[in-house]
Amino acid sequence: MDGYDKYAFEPFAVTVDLAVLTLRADALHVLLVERGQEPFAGRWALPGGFVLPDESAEHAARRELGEETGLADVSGLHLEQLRTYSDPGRDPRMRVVSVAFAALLPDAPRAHGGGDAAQARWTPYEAARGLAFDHDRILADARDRVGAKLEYTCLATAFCPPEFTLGELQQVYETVWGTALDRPNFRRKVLATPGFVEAVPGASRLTGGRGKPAALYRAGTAAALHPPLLRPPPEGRPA
Amino acid sequence: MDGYDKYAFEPFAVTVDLAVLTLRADALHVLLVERGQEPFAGRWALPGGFVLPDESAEHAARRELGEETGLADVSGLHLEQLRTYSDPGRDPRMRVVSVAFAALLPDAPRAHGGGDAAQARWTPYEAARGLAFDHDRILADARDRVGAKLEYTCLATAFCPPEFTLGELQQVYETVWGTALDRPNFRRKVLATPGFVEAVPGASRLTGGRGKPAALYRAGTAAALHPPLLRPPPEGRPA
DNA sequence: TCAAAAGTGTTGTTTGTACACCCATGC
DNA sequence: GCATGGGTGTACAAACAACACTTTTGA
Repeated sequence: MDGYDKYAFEPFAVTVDLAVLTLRADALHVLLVERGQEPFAGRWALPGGFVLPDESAEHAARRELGEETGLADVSGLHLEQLRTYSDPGRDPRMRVVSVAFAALLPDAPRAHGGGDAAQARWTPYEAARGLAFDHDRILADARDRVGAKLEYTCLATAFCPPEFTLGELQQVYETVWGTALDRPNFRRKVLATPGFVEAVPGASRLTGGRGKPAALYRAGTAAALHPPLLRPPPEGRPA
Repeated sequence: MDGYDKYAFEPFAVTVDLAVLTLRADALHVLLVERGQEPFAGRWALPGGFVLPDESAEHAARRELGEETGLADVSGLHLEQLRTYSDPGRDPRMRVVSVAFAALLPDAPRAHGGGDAAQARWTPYEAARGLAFDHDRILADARDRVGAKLEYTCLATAFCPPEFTLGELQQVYETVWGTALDRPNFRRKVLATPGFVEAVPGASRLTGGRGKPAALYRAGTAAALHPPLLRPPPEGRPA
Protein backbone atom coordinates (compact mmCIF):
# COMPACT_ATOMS: atom_id res chain seq x y z
CA MET A 1 0.00 0.00 0.00
CA ASP A 2 3.02 2.25 0.27
CA GLY A 3 5.05 3.65 -2.60
CA TYR A 4 1.97 3.87 -4.72
CA ASP A 5 1.53 5.04 -8.25
CA LYS A 6 -1.84 5.11 -9.87
CA TYR A 7 -0.55 3.53 -13.03
CA ALA A 8 2.27 1.43 -11.69
CA PHE A 9 0.23 -1.75 -11.98
CA GLU A 10 -1.67 -3.18 -14.83
CA PRO A 11 -5.19 -1.88 -14.41
CA PHE A 12 -7.75 -4.20 -12.91
CA ALA A 13 -11.34 -3.98 -13.99
CA VAL A 14 -13.75 -4.48 -11.11
CA THR A 15 -17.18 -5.82 -11.87
CA VAL A 16 -20.17 -7.16 -10.01
CA ASP A 17 -21.99 -10.37 -10.90
CA LEU A 18 -25.46 -11.06 -9.60
CA ALA A 19 -27.14 -14.33 -8.78
CA VAL A 20 -30.73 -13.11 -8.72
CA LEU A 21 -32.87 -15.86 -7.24
CA THR A 22 -36.58 -16.25 -6.89
CA LEU A 23 -39.18 -18.94 -6.44
CA ARG A 24 -41.49 -19.62 -9.31
CA ALA A 25 -43.93 -22.49 -9.51
CA ASP A 26 -42.28 -24.05 -6.47
CA ALA A 27 -38.87 -24.15 -8.14
CA LEU A 28 -35.77 -22.04 -7.66
CA HIS A 29 -35.19 -19.76 -10.63
CA VAL A 30 -32.26 -17.58 -11.53
CA LEU A 31 -32.15 -14.53 -13.79
CA LEU A 32 -29.85 -15.03 -16.78
CA VAL A 33 -28.90 -12.77 -19.65
CA GLU A 34 -27.83 -13.81 -23.10
CA ARG A 35 -24.47 -12.43 -24.10
CA GLY A 36 -24.44 -10.46 -27.34
CA GLN A 37 -20.69 -10.21 -27.84
CA GLU A 38 -17.55 -12.21 -27.56
CA PRO A 39 -16.32 -13.84 -25.53
CA PHE A 40 -19.09 -16.32 -24.91
CA ALA A 41 -21.42 -14.65 -27.42
CA GLY A 42 -24.76 -16.39 -27.44
CA ARG A 43 -24.11 -18.06 -24.10
CA TRP A 44 -26.08 -17.36 -20.95
CA ALA A 45 -24.49 -15.53 -18.07
CA LEU A 46 -25.32 -13.94 -14.76
CA PRO A 47 -26.22 -10.26 -15.06
CA GLY A 48 -23.55 -7.84 -13.97
CA GLY A 49 -21.42 -4.94 -15.00
CA PHE A 50 -18.59 -2.62 -14.16
CA VAL A 51 -18.24 -0.85 -10.86
CA LEU A 52 -18.19 2.85 -11.70
CA PRO A 53 -15.35 5.06 -10.46
CA ASP A 54 -17.37 6.71 -7.72
CA GLU A 55 -19.53 3.91 -6.39
CA SER A 56 -19.05 0.92 -4.14
CA ALA A 57 -19.56 -2.64 -5.28
CA GLU A 58 -22.78 -2.74 -3.23
CA HIS A 59 -24.05 0.34 -5.04
CA ALA A 60 -23.15 -1.11 -8.40
CA ALA A 61 -24.90 -4.35 -7.56
CA ARG A 62 -28.13 -2.63 -6.61
CA ARG A 63 -27.97 -0.44 -9.67
CA GLU A 64 -27.52 -3.47 -11.92
CA LEU A 65 -30.29 -5.26 -10.09
CA GLY A 66 -32.70 -2.46 -10.97
CA GLU A 67 -31.56 -2.36 -14.58
CA GLU A 68 -31.75 -6.08 -15.16
CA THR A 69 -35.00 -6.87 -13.40
CA GLY A 70 -36.79 -3.78 -14.64
CA LEU A 71 -38.23 -3.22 -11.17
CA ALA A 72 -38.91 0.37 -10.25
CA ASP A 73 -37.91 -0.04 -6.61
CA VAL A 74 -35.20 -2.47 -5.62
CA SER A 75 -34.34 -0.74 -2.36
CA GLY A 76 -36.13 -3.28 -0.21
CA LEU A 77 -34.75 -6.39 -1.85
CA HIS A 78 -32.28 -8.58 -0.08
CA LEU A 79 -28.84 -8.15 -1.60
CA GLU A 80 -25.84 -9.85 -0.08
CA GLN A 81 -22.20 -10.02 -1.00
CA LEU A 82 -21.08 -13.58 -1.67
CA ARG A 83 -17.36 -13.43 -2.33
CA THR A 84 -14.89 -12.13 -4.86
CA TYR A 85 -13.60 -14.12 -7.82
CA SER A 86 -10.18 -13.10 -8.98
CA ASP A 87 -8.51 -15.93 -10.89
CA PRO A 88 -6.18 -14.35 -13.46
CA GLY A 89 -7.69 -16.26 -16.36
CA ARG A 90 -11.36 -15.87 -15.57
CA ASP A 91 -11.90 -13.34 -18.34
CA PRO A 92 -9.89 -13.83 -21.53
CA ARG A 93 -9.88 -10.13 -22.38
CA MET A 94 -8.17 -8.64 -19.38
CA ARG A 95 -7.75 -8.80 -15.65
CA VAL A 96 -11.28 -8.69 -14.23
CA VAL A 97 -11.97 -9.06 -10.55
CA SER A 98 -15.61 -9.69 -9.85
CA VAL A 99 -17.48 -9.16 -6.62
CA ALA A 100 -20.41 -11.58 -6.63
CA PHE A 101 -23.75 -10.88 -4.97
CA ALA A 102 -26.85 -12.88 -4.30
CA ALA A 103 -30.20 -11.11 -4.61
CA LEU A 104 -33.45 -12.61 -3.39
CA LEU A 105 -36.79 -11.65 -4.90
CA PRO A 106 -40.23 -12.39 -3.50
CA ASP A 107 -41.84 -12.81 -6.87
CA ALA A 108 -40.64 -13.13 -10.41
CA PRO A 109 -41.39 -10.00 -12.39
CA ARG A 110 -41.28 -10.18 -16.16
CA ALA A 111 -37.75 -10.39 -17.42
CA HIS A 112 -36.80 -7.76 -19.93
CA GLY A 113 -33.55 -7.14 -21.66
CA GLY A 114 -32.35 -4.05 -19.89
CA GLY A 115 -28.96 -2.43 -20.03
CA ASP A 116 -26.45 -4.01 -22.33
CA ALA A 117 -27.87 -7.50 -22.28
CA ALA A 118 -29.42 -8.94 -25.38
CA GLN A 119 -32.22 -10.46 -23.34
CA ALA A 120 -32.93 -11.63 -19.84
CA ARG A 121 -34.79 -14.73 -18.78
CA TRP A 122 -35.79 -16.57 -15.64
CA THR A 123 -34.36 -20.06 -15.79
CA PRO A 124 -34.90 -22.97 -13.41
CA TYR A 125 -31.79 -23.40 -11.29
CA GLU A 126 -31.32 -26.98 -12.44
CA ALA A 127 -31.29 -25.92 -16.09
CA ALA A 128 -28.76 -23.13 -15.59
CA ARG A 129 -25.58 -24.94 -16.62
CA GLY A 130 -22.84 -24.07 -19.06
CA LEU A 131 -22.84 -20.38 -18.23
CA ALA A 132 -20.19 -17.97 -19.45
CA PHE A 133 -16.99 -17.29 -17.50
CA ASP A 134 -16.97 -18.89 -14.05
CA HIS A 135 -20.64 -18.20 -13.54
CA ASP A 136 -21.54 -21.85 -12.98
CA ARG A 137 -19.36 -21.73 -9.92
CA ILE A 138 -20.74 -18.41 -8.71
CA LEU A 139 -24.30 -19.64 -9.09
CA ALA A 140 -23.55 -22.85 -7.21
CA ASP A 141 -21.89 -20.85 -4.43
CA ALA A 142 -24.94 -18.60 -4.23
CA ARG A 143 -27.27 -21.53 -3.83
CA ASP A 144 -25.09 -23.11 -1.18
CA ARG A 145 -24.91 -19.89 0.76
CA VAL A 146 -28.64 -19.27 0.62
CA GLY A 147 -29.42 -22.83 1.63
CA ALA A 148 -27.07 -22.59 4.60
CA LYS A 149 -28.35 -19.18 5.71
CA LEU A 150 -31.92 -20.42 5.79
CA GLU A 151 -30.86 -22.52 8.75
CA TYR A 152 -29.73 -19.82 11.06
CA THR A 153 -31.14 -16.55 9.74
CA CYS A 154 -34.54 -15.13 8.84
CA LEU A 155 -33.51 -14.97 5.19
CA ALA A 156 -36.46 -17.04 4.00
CA THR A 157 -38.81 -14.09 4.28
CA ALA A 158 -36.81 -12.33 1.55
CA PHE A 159 -38.36 -14.79 -0.92
CA CYS A 160 -41.87 -13.94 0.27
CA PRO A 161 -44.18 -11.03 -0.56
CA PRO A 162 -44.80 -8.47 2.20
CA GLU A 163 -47.62 -10.59 3.58
CA PHE A 164 -47.36 -14.34 3.39
CA THR A 165 -48.71 -17.51 4.92
CA LEU A 166 -46.70 -20.00 6.90
CA GLY A 167 -47.34 -22.50 4.14
CA GLU A 168 -45.59 -20.20 1.69
CA LEU A 169 -42.69 -19.74 4.06
CA GLN A 170 -42.40 -23.47 4.46
CA GLN A 171 -42.43 -23.81 0.68
CA VAL A 172 -39.33 -21.62 0.55
CA TYR A 173 -37.45 -24.00 2.80
CA GLU A 174 -38.68 -27.09 1.01
CA THR A 175 -37.81 -25.73 -2.42
CA VAL A 176 -34.34 -24.46 -1.61
CA TRP A 177 -33.41 -27.49 0.46
CA GLY A 178 -35.22 -30.00 -1.70
CA THR A 179 -36.67 -31.76 1.32
CA ALA A 180 -40.12 -32.08 2.79
CA LEU A 181 -40.76 -30.67 6.26
CA ASP A 182 -43.41 -31.58 8.79
CA ARG A 183 -45.97 -28.78 8.70
CA PRO A 184 -47.05 -28.75 12.35
CA ASN A 185 -43.48 -28.79 13.58
CA PHE A 186 -42.36 -26.13 11.12
CA ARG A 187 -45.18 -23.90 12.27
CA ARG A 188 -44.25 -24.27 15.91
CA LYS A 189 -40.57 -23.58 15.33
CA VAL A 190 -41.24 -20.43 13.36
CA LEU A 191 -43.77 -19.05 15.84
CA ALA A 192 -41.53 -19.95 18.77
CA THR A 193 -38.69 -17.83 17.35
CA PRO A 194 -39.26 -14.26 18.53
CA GLY A 195 -38.98 -11.73 15.72
CA PHE A 196 -39.04 -14.20 12.85
CA VAL A 197 -42.60 -13.39 11.76
CA GLU A 198 -45.38 -11.27 13.19
CA ALA A 199 -49.06 -11.95 12.64
CA VAL A 200 -51.18 -9.59 10.56
CA PRO A 201 -54.29 -9.35 12.76
CA GLY A 202 -57.43 -10.69 11.19
CA ALA A 203 -55.98 -11.16 7.73
CA SER A 204 -56.18 -14.43 5.86
CA ARG A 205 -55.80 -15.71 2.33
CA LEU A 206 -56.86 -18.70 0.31
CA THR A 207 -53.80 -20.39 -1.09
CA GLY A 208 -54.58 -23.35 -3.26
CA GLY A 209 -58.07 -22.32 -4.32
CA ARG A 210 -59.34 -24.76 -1.77
CA GLY A 211 -58.91 -25.39 1.90
CA LYS A 212 -59.00 -23.25 4.98
CA PRO A 213 -57.76 -19.69 4.46
CA ALA A 214 -54.34 -19.26 6.04
CA ALA A 215 -53.42 -16.51 8.47
CA LEU A 216 -51.04 -13.88 7.11
CA TYR A 217 -47.71 -12.87 8.56
CA ARG A 218 -45.13 -10.20 7.96
CA ALA A 219 -41.36 -10.49 8.28
CA GLY A 220 -40.26 -9.73 11.82
CA THR A 221 -37.33 -7.67 12.98
CA ALA A 222 -34.97 -10.45 14.00
CA ALA A 223 -32.03 -11.27 11.74
CA ALA A 224 -30.67 -14.43 13.33
CA LEU A 225 -32.50 -17.59 14.30
CA HIS A 226 -31.82 -18.95 17.78
CA PRO A 227 -32.12 -21.85 17.88
CA PRO A 228 -31.46 -22.60 14.19
CA LEU A 229 -33.88 -24.41 11.95
CA LEU A 230 -31.66 -27.27 10.85
CA ARG A 231 -32.32 -29.09 7.63
CA PRO A 232 -32.68 -32.84 8.00
CA PRO A 233 -29.23 -34.47 7.73
CA PRO A 234 -28.64 -36.30 4.44
CA GLU A 235 -29.77 -39.92 4.58
CA GLY A 236 -27.51 -42.56 6.04
CA ARG A 237 -25.87 -40.50 8.74
CA PRO A 238 -27.99 -40.53 11.88
CA ALA A 239 -26.96 -37.60 14.07
CA MET B 1 -18.89 -6.48 -19.66
CA ASP B 2 -19.38 -5.81 -23.36
CA GLY B 3 -17.80 -2.99 -25.31
CA TYR B 4 -14.72 -3.20 -23.19
CA ASP B 5 -11.58 -1.12 -23.29
CA LYS B 6 -8.71 -1.78 -20.95
CA TYR B 7 -8.30 1.88 -20.16
CA ALA B 8 -11.84 3.12 -20.52
CA PHE B 9 -12.28 3.26 -16.77
CA GLU B 10 -10.21 4.82 -14.08
CA PRO B 11 -7.89 2.10 -12.89
CA PHE B 12 -8.77 0.29 -9.69
CA ALA B 13 -6.06 -0.99 -7.45
CA VAL B 14 -6.90 -4.35 -5.94
CA THR B 15 -5.36 -5.24 -2.61
CA VAL B 16 -5.73 -7.88 0.05
CA ASP B 17 -5.99 -7.15 3.77
CA LEU B 18 -5.37 -9.88 6.31
CA ALA B 19 -6.83 -10.34 9.76
CA VAL B 20 -4.30 -12.81 11.12
CA LEU B 21 -5.66 -14.22 14.35
CA THR B 22 -4.13 -16.45 16.97
CA LEU B 23 -4.56 -17.35 20.60
CA ARG B 24 -1.90 -16.24 23.01
CA ALA B 25 -2.08 -16.49 26.76
CA ASP B 26 -5.75 -17.36 26.47
CA ALA B 27 -6.56 -14.17 24.60
CA LEU B 28 -7.34 -13.49 20.96
CA HIS B 29 -4.47 -11.66 19.28
CA VAL B 30 -4.20 -10.06 15.88
CA LEU B 31 -1.11 -9.29 13.81
CA LEU B 32 -0.71 -5.57 13.13
CA VAL B 33 1.89 -3.62 11.22
CA GLU B 34 2.93 -0.05 11.82
CA ARG B 35 2.59 2.12 8.75
CA GLY B 36 5.71 3.94 7.68
CA GLN B 37 4.19 6.31 5.15
CA GLU B 38 1.24 8.56 4.62
CA PRO B 39 -1.60 8.24 4.80
CA PHE B 40 -1.94 7.03 8.37
CA ALA B 41 1.85 7.09 8.94
CA GLY B 42 2.66 5.79 12.40
CA ARG B 43 -0.77 4.20 12.79
CA TRP B 44 -1.33 0.48 13.08
CA ALA B 45 -2.99 -1.43 10.27
CA LEU B 46 -3.76 -4.92 9.13
CA PRO B 47 -1.03 -6.42 6.97
CA GLY B 48 -1.78 -6.54 3.28
CA GLY B 49 -0.63 -5.54 -0.14
CA PHE B 50 -1.34 -5.36 -3.81
CA VAL B 51 -2.64 -8.25 -5.83
CA LEU B 52 -0.07 -8.81 -8.56
CA PRO B 53 -1.13 -8.89 -12.22
CA ASP B 54 -0.86 -12.64 -12.56
CA GLU B 55 -2.15 -13.94 -9.25
CA SER B 56 -5.51 -14.38 -7.61
CA ALA B 57 -6.52 -12.63 -4.42
CA GLU B 58 -6.17 -15.96 -2.59
CA HIS B 59 -2.63 -16.32 -3.85
CA ALA B 60 -1.76 -12.78 -2.87
CA ALA B 61 -3.20 -13.34 0.59
CA ARG B 62 -1.13 -16.44 1.22
CA ARG B 63 1.97 -14.75 -0.13
CA GLU B 64 1.47 -11.80 2.19
CA LEU B 65 0.77 -14.14 5.07
CA GLY B 66 4.15 -15.74 4.60
CA GLU B 67 5.92 -12.41 4.30
CA GLU B 68 4.30 -10.83 7.33
CA THR B 69 4.46 -13.73 9.74
CA GLY B 70 7.92 -14.83 8.70
CA LEU B 71 6.79 -18.44 8.73
CA ALA B 72 8.56 -20.73 6.31
CA ASP B 73 5.49 -22.78 5.47
CA VAL B 74 2.07 -21.20 5.47
CA SER B 75 0.50 -23.74 3.13
CA GLY B 76 -1.35 -25.55 5.91
CA LEU B 77 -2.76 -22.48 7.61
CA HIS B 78 -6.42 -21.73 7.45
CA LEU B 79 -7.05 -18.80 5.13
CA GLU B 80 -10.53 -17.70 4.32
CA GLN B 81 -11.98 -14.91 2.25
CA LEU B 82 -14.13 -12.59 4.33
CA ARG B 83 -15.61 -10.04 1.95
CA THR B 84 -14.58 -7.18 -0.26
CA TYR B 85 -14.48 -3.56 0.83
CA SER B 86 -14.97 -1.08 -1.95
CA ASP B 87 -16.23 2.23 -0.63
CA PRO B 88 -14.93 4.96 -2.95
CA GLY B 89 -13.35 6.97 -0.14
CA ARG B 90 -11.72 4.18 1.81
CA ASP B 91 -8.23 5.13 0.61
CA PRO B 92 -7.55 8.84 0.14
CA ARG B 93 -4.94 8.24 -2.55
CA MET B 94 -6.90 6.43 -5.19
CA ARG B 95 -9.57 3.89 -5.84
CA VAL B 96 -8.57 0.81 -3.88
CA VAL B 97 -10.77 -2.25 -3.67
CA SER B 98 -9.63 -4.61 -0.96
CA VAL B 99 -10.41 -8.29 -0.61
CA ALA B 100 -10.23 -9.12 3.08
CA PHE B 101 -9.13 -12.47 4.46
CA ALA B 102 -9.03 -14.06 7.85
CA ALA B 103 -6.06 -16.29 8.69
CA LEU B 104 -5.96 -18.55 11.73
CA LEU B 105 -2.69 -19.63 13.34
CA PRO B 106 -2.18 -22.32 15.92
CA ASP B 107 0.59 -20.53 17.73
CA ALA B 108 2.02 -17.07 17.70
CA PRO B 109 5.44 -17.05 16.06
CA ARG B 110 7.67 -14.09 16.65
CA ALA B 111 6.45 -11.07 14.76
CA HIS B 112 9.03 -9.50 12.51
CA GLY B 113 8.73 -6.54 10.24
CA GLY B 114 8.76 -8.21 6.89
CA GLY B 115 7.97 -6.76 3.50
CA ASP B 116 7.20 -3.08 3.41
CA ALA B 117 5.97 -2.80 6.98
CA ALA B 118 7.98 -0.83 9.49
CA GLN B 119 7.30 -3.45 12.13
CA ALA B 120 4.79 -6.11 12.96
CA ARG B 121 3.35 -6.93 16.35
CA TRP B 122 0.85 -9.26 17.95
CA THR B 123 -1.79 -7.19 19.68
CA PRO B 124 -4.66 -8.32 21.90
CA TYR B 125 -7.88 -8.04 19.96
CA GLU B 126 -9.43 -5.71 22.51
CA ALA B 127 -6.51 -3.29 22.21
CA ALA B 128 -6.58 -3.16 18.42
CA ARG B 129 -8.61 0.01 17.90
CA GLY B 130 -8.04 3.10 15.83
CA LEU B 131 -6.48 1.24 12.92
CA ALA B 132 -5.75 2.84 9.56
CA PHE B 133 -8.28 2.94 6.73
CA ASP B 134 -11.41 0.86 7.47
CA HIS B 135 -9.40 -1.82 9.20
CA ASP B 136 -11.34 -1.53 12.46
CA ARG B 137 -14.37 -2.66 10.54
CA ILE B 138 -12.54 -5.46 8.74
CA LEU B 139 -11.12 -6.76 12.00
CA ALA B 140 -14.52 -6.70 13.69
CA ASP B 141 -16.04 -8.54 10.74
CA ALA B 142 -13.30 -11.15 10.95
CA ARG B 143 -13.96 -11.78 14.60
CA ASP B 144 -17.70 -12.03 14.03
CA ARG B 145 -17.21 -14.49 11.21
CA VAL B 146 -14.81 -16.67 13.14
CA GLY B 147 -17.05 -16.70 16.20
CA ALA B 148 -20.04 -17.72 14.09
CA LYS B 149 -18.15 -20.40 12.19
CA LEU B 150 -17.01 -22.06 15.38
CA GLU B 151 -20.64 -23.01 15.90
CA TYR B 152 -21.19 -25.01 12.77
CA THR B 153 -17.75 -25.89 11.39
CA CYS B 154 -14.59 -27.58 12.61
CA LEU B 155 -12.73 -24.27 12.35
CA ALA B 156 -11.57 -24.36 15.97
CA THR B 157 -8.84 -26.87 15.17
CA ALA B 158 -7.18 -24.25 12.97
CA PHE B 159 -6.17 -22.45 16.16
CA CYS B 160 -4.60 -25.59 17.58
CA PRO B 161 -1.22 -27.22 16.96
CA PRO B 162 -1.18 -30.51 15.02
CA GLU B 163 -1.79 -32.44 18.23
CA PHE B 164 -3.90 -30.91 20.93
CA THR B 165 -5.95 -31.79 23.99
CA LEU B 166 -9.67 -31.34 24.31
CA GLY B 167 -9.00 -28.77 27.01
CA GLU B 168 -7.05 -26.70 24.51
CA LEU B 169 -9.82 -27.03 21.96
CA GLN B 170 -12.34 -25.92 24.55
CA GLN B 171 -10.12 -22.97 25.37
CA VAL B 172 -10.44 -21.84 21.75
CA TYR B 173 -14.20 -21.71 22.05
CA GLU B 174 -14.15 -20.01 25.41
CA THR B 175 -11.66 -17.38 24.33
CA VAL B 176 -13.29 -16.48 21.04
CA TRP B 177 -16.80 -16.51 22.44
CA GLY B 178 -15.90 -15.05 25.80
CA THR B 179 -18.03 -17.59 27.63
CA ALA B 180 -17.34 -20.55 29.87
CA LEU B 181 -18.40 -24.00 28.71
CA ASP B 182 -19.14 -27.11 30.72
CA ARG B 183 -16.16 -29.40 30.24
CA PRO B 184 -17.88 -32.80 30.40
CA ASN B 185 -20.58 -31.71 27.98
CA PHE B 186 -18.12 -30.09 25.61
CA ARG B 187 -16.09 -33.26 25.55
CA ARG B 188 -19.08 -35.41 24.73
CA LYS B 189 -20.27 -33.12 21.95
CA VAL B 190 -16.89 -33.04 20.25
CA LEU B 191 -16.35 -36.79 20.48
CA ALA B 192 -19.91 -37.47 19.30
CA THR B 193 -19.33 -35.50 16.10
CA PRO B 194 -17.76 -37.87 13.58
CA GLY B 195 -14.72 -36.40 11.88
CA PHE B 196 -14.24 -33.45 14.21
CA VAL B 197 -11.22 -34.90 16.00
CA GLU B 198 -9.45 -38.24 15.95
CA ALA B 199 -7.54 -39.68 18.88
CA VAL B 200 -3.77 -40.09 18.75
CA PRO B 201 -3.39 -43.58 20.21
CA GLY B 202 -1.48 -43.71 23.45
CA ALA B 203 -0.32 -40.12 23.40
CA SER B 204 -0.89 -37.73 26.26
CA ARG B 205 0.44 -34.44 27.50
CA LEU B 206 0.58 -32.54 30.75
CA THR B 207 -1.08 -29.19 30.31
CA GLY B 208 -0.96 -27.05 33.42
CA GLY B 209 2.13 -28.57 35.01
CA ARG B 210 -0.17 -30.46 37.34
CA GLY B 211 -3.10 -32.79 36.97
CA LYS B 212 -3.80 -35.83 34.89
CA PRO B 213 -2.15 -35.86 31.48
CA ALA B 214 -4.70 -35.27 28.74
CA ALA B 215 -5.16 -37.49 25.71
CA LEU B 216 -4.06 -35.98 22.42
CA TYR B 217 -6.18 -35.53 19.32
CA ARG B 218 -5.65 -34.50 15.72
CA ALA B 219 -8.00 -32.52 13.52
CA GLY B 220 -10.43 -34.82 11.73
CA THR B 221 -11.54 -34.74 8.15
CA ALA B 222 -15.01 -33.26 8.60
CA ALA B 223 -15.59 -29.65 7.67
CA ALA B 224 -19.09 -29.06 8.97
CA LEU B 225 -20.51 -29.78 12.40
CA HIS B 226 -23.83 -31.60 12.50
CA PRO B 227 -25.38 -30.86 14.88
CA PRO B 228 -23.80 -27.47 15.56
CA LEU B 229 -22.12 -26.51 18.80
CA LEU B 230 -24.21 -23.49 19.70
CA ARG B 231 -22.85 -20.79 21.94
CA PRO B 232 -24.99 -20.00 24.95
CA PRO B 233 -27.52 -17.32 24.02
CA PRO B 234 -26.78 -13.90 25.55
CA GLU B 235 -28.34 -13.47 28.98
CA GLY B 236 -31.95 -12.48 29.35
CA ARG B 237 -33.40 -14.38 26.42
CA PRO B 238 -34.13 -17.94 27.40
CA ALA B 239 -34.30 -20.03 24.27
C1' DT C 1 -2.00 -35.71 51.27
C1' DC C 2 -3.57 -32.01 48.69
C1' DA C 3 -4.49 -29.26 44.56
C1' DA C 4 -5.28 -29.39 39.83
C1' DA C 5 -6.69 -31.04 35.58
C1' DA C 6 -8.78 -35.09 32.94
C1' DG C 7 -12.34 -38.01 32.37
C1' DT C 8 -17.07 -40.70 33.59
C1' DG C 9 -21.82 -41.09 35.32
C1' DT C 10 -26.42 -39.65 36.35
C1' DT C 11 -30.60 -37.13 36.39
C1' DG C 12 -34.19 -33.88 35.17
C1' DT C 13 -35.57 -30.85 31.58
C1' DT C 14 -35.94 -29.34 27.10
C1' DT C 15 -36.35 -30.02 22.41
C1' DG C 16 -37.42 -32.57 18.28
C1' DT C 17 -40.21 -35.89 15.65
C1' DA C 18 -43.85 -38.44 14.07
C1' DC C 19 -48.00 -38.80 14.01
C1' DA C 20 -53.41 -38.48 14.76
C1' DC C 21 -56.88 -35.37 14.69
C1' DC C 22 -60.01 -31.19 14.02
C1' DC C 23 -61.28 -26.85 11.18
C1' DA C 24 -62.67 -24.10 7.24
C1' DT C 25 -63.33 -23.63 2.53
C1' DG C 26 -64.49 -24.72 -2.75
C1' DC C 27 -66.43 -27.93 -5.70
C1' DG D 1 -69.86 -35.06 1.15
C1' DC D 2 -65.24 -34.90 0.14
C1' DA D 3 -60.90 -33.27 -1.20
C1' DT D 4 -57.63 -29.81 0.14
C1' DG D 5 -54.86 -27.05 2.81
C1' DG D 6 -54.64 -24.75 7.72
C1' DG D 7 -54.12 -25.45 12.47
C1' DT D 8 -53.88 -28.14 17.30
C1' DG D 9 -52.67 -31.97 20.44
C1' DT D 10 -49.86 -35.59 22.06
C1' DA D 11 -46.60 -39.14 23.09
C1' DC D 12 -42.22 -41.06 22.46
C1' DA D 13 -37.30 -40.33 21.76
C1' DA D 14 -33.23 -37.79 21.44
C1' DA D 15 -30.46 -34.11 22.98
C1' DC D 16 -28.93 -30.86 26.44
C1' DA D 17 -27.48 -28.86 30.92
C1' DA D 18 -26.11 -29.16 35.49
C1' DC D 19 -23.51 -31.25 38.69
C1' DA D 20 -21.53 -35.18 41.54
C1' DC D 21 -17.93 -38.16 41.26
C1' DT D 22 -13.55 -40.82 40.07
C1' DT D 23 -8.74 -40.86 38.14
C1' DT D 24 -4.03 -39.43 37.57
C1' DT D 25 -0.52 -36.54 37.97
C1' DG D 26 3.04 -32.87 40.49
C1' DA D 27 4.26 -30.73 44.58
